[in-house]
Amino acid sequence: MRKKVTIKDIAKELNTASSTVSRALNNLPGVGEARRLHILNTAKALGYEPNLLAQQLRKGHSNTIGLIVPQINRQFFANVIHSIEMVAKEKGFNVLISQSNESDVNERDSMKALIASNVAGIIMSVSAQARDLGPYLEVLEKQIPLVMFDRTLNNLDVHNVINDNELSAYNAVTHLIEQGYRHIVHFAGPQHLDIYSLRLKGYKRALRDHGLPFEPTRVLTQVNNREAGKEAARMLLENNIRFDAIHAASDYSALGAMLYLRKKGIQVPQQVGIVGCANEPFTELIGLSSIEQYSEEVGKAAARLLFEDIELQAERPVSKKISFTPTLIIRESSKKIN
Amino acid sequence: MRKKVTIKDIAKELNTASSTVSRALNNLPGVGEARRLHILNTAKALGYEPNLLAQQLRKGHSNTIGLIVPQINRQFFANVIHSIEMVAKEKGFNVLISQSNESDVNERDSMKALIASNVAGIIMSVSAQARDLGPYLEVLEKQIPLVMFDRTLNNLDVHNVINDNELSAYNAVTHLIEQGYRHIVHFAGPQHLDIYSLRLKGYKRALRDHGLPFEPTRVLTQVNNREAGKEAARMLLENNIRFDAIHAASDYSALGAMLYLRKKGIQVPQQVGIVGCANEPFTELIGLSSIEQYSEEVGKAAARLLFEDIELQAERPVSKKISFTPTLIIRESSKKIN
DNA sequence: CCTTTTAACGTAATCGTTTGCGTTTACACA
DNA sequence: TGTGTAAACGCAAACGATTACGTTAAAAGG
Repeated sequence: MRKKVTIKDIAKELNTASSTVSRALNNLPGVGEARRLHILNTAKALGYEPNLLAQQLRKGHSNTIGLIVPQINRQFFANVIHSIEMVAKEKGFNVLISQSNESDVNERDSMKALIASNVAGIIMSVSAQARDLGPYLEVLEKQIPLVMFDRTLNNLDVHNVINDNELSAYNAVTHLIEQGYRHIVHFAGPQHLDIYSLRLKGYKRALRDHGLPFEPTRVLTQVNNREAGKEAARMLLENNIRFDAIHAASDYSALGAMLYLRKKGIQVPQQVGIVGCANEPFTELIGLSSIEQYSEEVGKAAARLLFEDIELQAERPVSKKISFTPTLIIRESSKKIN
Repeated sequence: MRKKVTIKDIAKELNTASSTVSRALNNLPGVGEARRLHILNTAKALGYEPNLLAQQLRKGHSNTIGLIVPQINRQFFANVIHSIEMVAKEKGFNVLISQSNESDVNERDSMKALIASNVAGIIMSVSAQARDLGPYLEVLEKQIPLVMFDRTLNNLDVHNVINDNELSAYNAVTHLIEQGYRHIVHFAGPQHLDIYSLRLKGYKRALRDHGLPFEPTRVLTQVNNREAGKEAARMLLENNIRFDAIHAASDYSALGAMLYLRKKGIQVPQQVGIVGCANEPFTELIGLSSIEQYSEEVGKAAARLLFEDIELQAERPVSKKISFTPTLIIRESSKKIN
């Protein structure tokens, strides 16, 4: 390792003190203009680059923010990551990304690792398995700014940036009803996550508002991936449960069901209409109606909230909730009429 | 910020020196067994957690490795990221992920940021725009371990972990020929990237080995995304270039072409056979033949190479090349026979 | 010309660890 | 009892930067 140029090397070179060099480099008062220029020049000449670790040790935290998402390969998260990176870059911060893979253990490990790396703050979307509030409270206790987006916890008081899932579900189900579907099944996700409980709520409200009965047997829980969607569809058929539409809380479960139904010779959308959620890229390819969430805006908003807290570094302010309204994307899978 | 417990606090608590505490915590000799247990206990009792920044300042580098990929939302990269994370976790390292978004400027910035964060090493897959070797050489000069995977540079001497793109292209084209296609177009990517130049090479070799002529007009360059694939297909049709198959260096360009051809009423695979590359999840949904690359193995191998170098920290050893053989996944888009 | 102010600098402490080196202690052996 | 040796420990200097504080010298004011 070729020895790195330090502030002292510059000082020695110019027969001055390292404190003066530091002041010159940081544009702080207390250095003559002539000398400042001299220092800046030799710093450049020697190829000086500040040692961030040392700076951060002094400052008490790093120029890094942590980001934990359930899965990196979901389009929504990929977009959010990108927009958070943009904001962070503007602020001169790095982003440390971790995937929890929906496991609370992984999530906890990631949080520990981030804290240990002295991140300035954490943005996260909690894993499906998350139950114990302990780890999150720990972060708050350490006064580390924390922002949650999309997957938030309904009993934790932190900044939240979400999509209006109740409304988007309401709109999706209303759309199905308007298309003439009457027996609508809901594929739900883990109910302790706002994201899923609100979708169920929106589903119920839409039924009620349109004078349709709510049948508990039509709500299938823990159906939020492709395999589960397929299984759910199989179960519906085998048990002869009457249904003519599926409102899925996930594009993947919608996909699983759609392929299974088609394989069984059931026509989509003529016999069964389907709407998913998240507008994953593949939905366009297979004509699956879905819900576009404003990933870029969510990411930006989350990052801005975090940096507000980081820059404020006061006592934890009152938690803000920011909500975006998603739009329904109607494709063939739910077009019975026309 | 509630004051963090430091090694000194523990020392004060037990009326000992911080050096002793350090040795106890690190299981170094020079501490009596009784005292060691005592120290460990009070450390736990006080809730001590080491300040990584301080440790890293001392050690000269961090417990973080940098990872730069063109795009995070490609399945192949997502998988590689995951497997690298696994290996890193085992070693007690964090992974700092950046996306270059195919821009050499972004890539350069990311590398600078990683270096400034004192990462222990960098694993990367270079951006499509990459041309200037400067930034990479800089990393090598600073003696920072560097490993490239998948997208490698053909004139840079570093560790490489790749898929055998020449062979996979050869197999894909051979498959098309065996299916009876005779006028095969190749959608190529930027030729300064091994990954693409080798695919072209494999394409040529397959043609030659099967006695088919190589027509330069059948090679379209810079066709490695959906839009370009669509444009390329349009161009082929509008210029009446004779072709009955497409060997695309990217699933996305294959997708663009496939959808465009179908829209124009051309039947796939009856009139035109198509094979893509990378086996993105969507290929299964639309029946696109593709090439499965061993992402998990690539990631693991890259990470292992990097850690070898990090742990060795000797002079840069001779560069290793590790190559995996991808498998062809045959789907409807290329099945003319049977 | 002397006093006061202010800018320009240097000294040294600090952040939390690790580690070389010197000192103490305990214990074995003669 | 005296000597030797090794283990156990403390002191203090690092790592590279920031910063409170003290010093000096020049400029300003009378």
